[in-house]
Amino acid sequence: MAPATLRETVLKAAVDYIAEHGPDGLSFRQVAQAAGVSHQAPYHHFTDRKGIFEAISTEGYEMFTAAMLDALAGDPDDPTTALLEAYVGFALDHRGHFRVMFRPDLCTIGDNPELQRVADASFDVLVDLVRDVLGPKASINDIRARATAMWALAHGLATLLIDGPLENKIGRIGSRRALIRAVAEQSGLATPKKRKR
Amino acid sequence: MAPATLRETVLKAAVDYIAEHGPDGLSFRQVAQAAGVSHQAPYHHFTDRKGIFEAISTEGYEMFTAAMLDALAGDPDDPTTALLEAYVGFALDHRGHFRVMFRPDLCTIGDNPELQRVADASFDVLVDLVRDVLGPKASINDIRARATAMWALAHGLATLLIDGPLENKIGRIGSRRALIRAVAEQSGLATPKKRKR
DNA sequence: CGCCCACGTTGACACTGTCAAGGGATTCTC
DNA sequence: GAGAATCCCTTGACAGTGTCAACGTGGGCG
Repeated sequence: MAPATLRETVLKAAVDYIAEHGPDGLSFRQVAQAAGVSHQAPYHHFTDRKGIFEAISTEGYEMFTAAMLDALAGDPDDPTTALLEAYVGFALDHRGHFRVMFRPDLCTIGDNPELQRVADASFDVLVDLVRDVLGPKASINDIRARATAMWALAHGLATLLIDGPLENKIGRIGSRRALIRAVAEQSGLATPKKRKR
Repeated sequence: MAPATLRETVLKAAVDYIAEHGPDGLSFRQVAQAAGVSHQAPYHHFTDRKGIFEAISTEGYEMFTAAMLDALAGDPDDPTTALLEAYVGFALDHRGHFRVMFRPDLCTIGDNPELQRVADASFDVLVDLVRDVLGPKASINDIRARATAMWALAHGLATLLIDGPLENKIGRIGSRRALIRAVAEQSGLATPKKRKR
């Protein structure tokens, strides 16, 4: 149950902290102390402060891709909405990871090939779905635009829910699923399977 | 041309820094030194490190509201797309402000009544437009859902363009306007005035 | 055995935000 | 006009931070 290695201990402690307080106040030394270890011990597992964030980010993208593929695997009625749900759901359930994944000041994706790879894999899930939904005769520009629209919608909803003042404005959110479905419908991006329009 | 008061000098230096490097590495002391002033001088104008961010955020929301109202003032063909453009355009043109405005770990909107007021004003522009577009007989839930969808789309696009890997994935973005228009069209949110469908 | 190496330690450095006290102008008050 | 108050800024100190460097220590391997 408890993480075995120091690396895992540190990683978990960092993710938990970030989920609660955000990534900025995260202190290398505090984490080390909490793990009952000297302030330099983590440096043997992460070259840098950045190194921790890169590790969190990599782990995050892997979980992220898995979550989206899972959502599509069940062959849902409306795969677009399902993906949206998975995207937002992941962000809410794994804030510690999600907050880091999209913060280039904390970890530059391009600097780490492994990280680049898993990040690309996440994005490919989205593009593949769009390609599938639009069909083989869709132009590359349409695919780009729609993928961007979907990504923006999902990402915006996720970040507004995590960090933003959405709840204060829209009112307490009863059901996450209901909100996402309503938004997907309003946005015109939903693609129900059953009734072919 | 150059800011007159120390307060303005510090504020501008901070915004410029944030636009380039993000808010986290921002150093109170460095800013003070750059302004040719002792490390404690800024404390007379901002109670805290947080105080700077609150000031930037307040200034940002004021400019933000003005930008969106400006975009709607010309009675554009498609007010929804115009607002989207204004939103994303503001984020890109004023990264220094935008980055701070949606980071509750840097400045908690609720803690500062003035900040709360200007932030609410920004959001009201959006809701008013949605109410206008949907007409008087729209249900409160539809208005909420559509406002959330628009906000999420705009916010997602903005943050992905600023911080995210969008350009790396979608390819170099030729025209901001073209991208936004294409995205607005792909989502069903565009509301052209002329041709009533 | 001798050696190396992964893992962890202590110590030091420059830098950060923040508290405390002081020092000149300018302005207000009597 | 003299004294006081106020504003704006300075210097000094403190704990806490990330990071460089050097120093154990124990186990696997030639």
